[in-house]
Amino acid sequence: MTGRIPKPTTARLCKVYSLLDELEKYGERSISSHEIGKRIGVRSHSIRKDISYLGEVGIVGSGYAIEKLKAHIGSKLGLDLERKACVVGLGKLGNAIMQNEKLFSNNFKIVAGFDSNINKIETIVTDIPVYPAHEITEIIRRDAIELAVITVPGHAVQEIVGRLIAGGIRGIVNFSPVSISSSDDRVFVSNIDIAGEFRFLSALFTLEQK
Amino acid sequence: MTGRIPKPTTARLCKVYSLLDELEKYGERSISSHEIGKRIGVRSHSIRKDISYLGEVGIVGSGYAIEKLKAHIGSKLGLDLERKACVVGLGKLGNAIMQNEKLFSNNFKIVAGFDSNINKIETIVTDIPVYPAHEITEIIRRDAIELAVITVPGHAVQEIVGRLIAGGIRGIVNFSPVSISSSDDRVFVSNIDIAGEFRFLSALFTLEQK
DNA sequence: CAATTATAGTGAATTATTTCACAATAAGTC
DNA sequence: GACTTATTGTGAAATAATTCACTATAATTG
Repeated sequence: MTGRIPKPTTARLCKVYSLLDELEKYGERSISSHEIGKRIGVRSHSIRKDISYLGEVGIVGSGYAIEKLKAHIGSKLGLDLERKACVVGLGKLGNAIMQNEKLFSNNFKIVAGFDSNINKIETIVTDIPVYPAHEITEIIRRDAIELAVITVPGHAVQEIVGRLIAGGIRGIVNFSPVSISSSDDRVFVSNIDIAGEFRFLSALFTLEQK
Repeated sequence: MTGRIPKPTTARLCKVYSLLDELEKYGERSISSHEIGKRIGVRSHSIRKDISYLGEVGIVGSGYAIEKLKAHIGSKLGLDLERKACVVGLGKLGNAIMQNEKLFSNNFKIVAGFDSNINKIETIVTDIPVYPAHEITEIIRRDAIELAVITVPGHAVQEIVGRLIAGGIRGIVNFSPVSISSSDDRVFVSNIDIAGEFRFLSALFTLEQK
């Protein structure tokens, strides 16, 4: 089966991809829908349905070949390319994120850091080139950077987003406390906010929602 | 209208709560469903429907009183209490998170840090008490800590989660690259994974899903 | 090699969620 | 104070997503 892929399916398939990436490292060769479901916390029906949106790829009675399934999901969803990314806001948090390669798997490469404080830029010790914030648009365009992590204070977010979009960014992960939504159809945003996550978890256990 | 609250509604109401919290700081007094929707990126219909699950609270023709709506959402979803939280794994990322109060709004208070490396614990300069990881269960229980942020390496996650649950934790925000799902019905987990977010954003712009 | 077990794929049924349309009411305007 | 505009709340309709039930096929077992 093929056709429009529901968004929740896209989200789950990304998780499946991450799982397969992990399993491959441990030398695993094949896996069933049941096992995938157990690992990412959903029923096996959903997994099979999700995968079926991409066409047939499994072996009835036998499961999925990990390498093949990963390649399949990767090519359909565009996850098989190495993409360039940057970090904007080099306080403690931004710095920790920028310099922690493990956070980015090996699909994403941090090729730039930005901060509005020139002095801070000079004191940062890293192999990754760092630039003043006013050069964001120029560098994003020059280096064809597709993704950004933002860790700037709330009041600075809007302007930074404007510069990123002007440079042609495609995706933004926003860690600042002010949530943003994209005005540009080509740009996707994910807001990550620890207080917000804590609130959601608190609400779930308050309501006891499974 | 009242009854079971859909999960997506719970999630949006948490965002609305965050927004109201922010607006209150700037001295705003009232807001319409239309404006709320614009700010958090959904239609006004959804906002009104979501709020209606909590009962009537707005003024027809006039909008919502911010203080009242916030109190209403807060009490229904359990967001109006100050809850205690901890950070497990005090590498650069964990340390940056632990010491960044702004990330936790004023609803959540970090009252402990944990790391398995005793030497590291001794070098950390902070007012927050830090403990060795083997004391997790004991301290969680003693201090009635409800929420945790995990930033430990993938291989250590499972054991840490076991200790947190043994201590009676209610919610976990997991930044490690290995995603976890809770085996205990009373414990809720949110996995945050930057590579995963980047993958999802990449998939969205590859598929051009709005 | 027959019987059993494990498993993918999928149309149909079910359930969940979102969107719509509109009545009712408050505020603002001239 | 009549008229216009802004706004909430909600039942009903529409849409979306999940779950189910079953067929077909591969692997395994005795």
